[in-house]
Amino acid sequence: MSTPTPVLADRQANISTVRHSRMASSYALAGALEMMGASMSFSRNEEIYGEGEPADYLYKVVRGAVRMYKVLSDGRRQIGAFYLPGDMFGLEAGAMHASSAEAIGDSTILVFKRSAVLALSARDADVARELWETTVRELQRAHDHMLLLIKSAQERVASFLMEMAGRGCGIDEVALPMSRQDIADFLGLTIETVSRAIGQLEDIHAIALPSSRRIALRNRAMLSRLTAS
Amino acid sequence: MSTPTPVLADRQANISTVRHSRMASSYALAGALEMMGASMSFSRNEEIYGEGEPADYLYKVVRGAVRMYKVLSDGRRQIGAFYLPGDMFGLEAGAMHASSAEAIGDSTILVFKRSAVLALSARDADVARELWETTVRELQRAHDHMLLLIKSAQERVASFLMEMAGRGCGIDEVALPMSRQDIADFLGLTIETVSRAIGQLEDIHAIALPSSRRIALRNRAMLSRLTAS
DNA sequence: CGGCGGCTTGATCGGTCTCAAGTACGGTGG
DNA sequence: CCACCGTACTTGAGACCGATCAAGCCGCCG
Repeated sequence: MSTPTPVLADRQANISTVRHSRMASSYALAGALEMMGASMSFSRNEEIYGEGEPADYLYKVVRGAVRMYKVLSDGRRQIGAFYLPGDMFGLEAGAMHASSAEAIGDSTILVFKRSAVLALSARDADVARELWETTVRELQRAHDHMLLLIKSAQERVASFLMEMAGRGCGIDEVALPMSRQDIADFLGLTIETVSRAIGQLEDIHAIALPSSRRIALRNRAMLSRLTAS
Repeated sequence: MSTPTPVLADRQANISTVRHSRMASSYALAGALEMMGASMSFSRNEEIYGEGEPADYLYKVVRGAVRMYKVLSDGRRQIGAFYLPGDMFGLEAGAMHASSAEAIGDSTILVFKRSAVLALSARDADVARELWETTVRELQRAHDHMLLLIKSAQERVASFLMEMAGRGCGIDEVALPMSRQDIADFLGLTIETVSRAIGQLEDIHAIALPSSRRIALRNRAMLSRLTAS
């Protein structure tokens, strides 16, 4: 980070620590790479990168959550993915970002110089392999997401809840970090339709809502049937 | 291909030639890899691989066209991508294919053993880099496709035509290898809606239809405006 | 010429969006 | 601790777009 780019220059103050974690890890990226990462803080709704900006960095969520999205000229927004702690993001084909990313709530993000990661992966085949596998998994998720977008509203919401439940630990209550609007833009629906679908799932006792951001899975089998996967 | 797997065993007869192309190429994959590829023929609608089968091979289209798709339990089909000559496909995260691929028309496909490609990319950083870049480009396309799926019917069809036009050479007439049903499943619409949208584009003289599979772009600016990108 | 598959066109239905109020919640200041 | 406010979420009524169901048309090949 010797010559900060405009992207990061005004955020240098955010950098709190440079990690030198030495924990034994089976992952080359987690081991060799995390030492190179600068830990940065982003507050709620703060932009991490924007469409058209140079894609000079890769990112990894430590704490919080991130939405990656694209917008149409008239403002319609499609959230392509949510990233939770442990997820990497910012992988782009060209020199420029084709999408934008924002912190959903206050978040801590590890930031890696793209050139450094690529240089490392040119030397270390294990790193290269892991970078590729991360990318392929991301591709898989994108294809799954496409399949979601042809489902009915209820099926989309049920699928979303099952996915979020799967990403959390094994317990039956999901804490959603994102708003209904984020969920709607992720699922290709309106906020009202999402709200109604959640209400219907509550009516049939597939889920319960201790609060609007916390969802208890009451009947996973029923929910799973509704995903139509 | 010394110990053919079930996947390929019944298709050995398809293998016509093993390529030893020595053309100078700036691409490591195209150079070092194509020598390892077996050229196979697939006829119209023939399955190349199916969901759940072992993902032991990578593929590259030489001639023809391929559809990659996933199906829901009730039969709804989402085509995730069309692959044209020059495109690689079959990249998967796990050991199994999470999607299926079929030849749209009679096609010639180069087939590479996945283990061989990975072994090569572990030794050759250029190959590894190109494999990664191919994957990232594919990811980009998947994200673009998601954005398409939130558009209106006309916008989707216009976008599709512009994309197909961009992939062909620079001329103004697109030859579609795929059926209306394939287009519909790619765009998340019904065949009737696709047909009507094409009809409307014809009505406003944005395109012309010399035949149902050939589409002449009459007014690219108008078409481009309708994509809402 | 007949038949079949792929495509188009028409009429109606239904799910989701839109517009418009309500309601619950979290935070802030008194 | 409570009153207030703003934001996020829910709920309702009606419009609209695309799906569905059903014919008809076209081109191709036997």
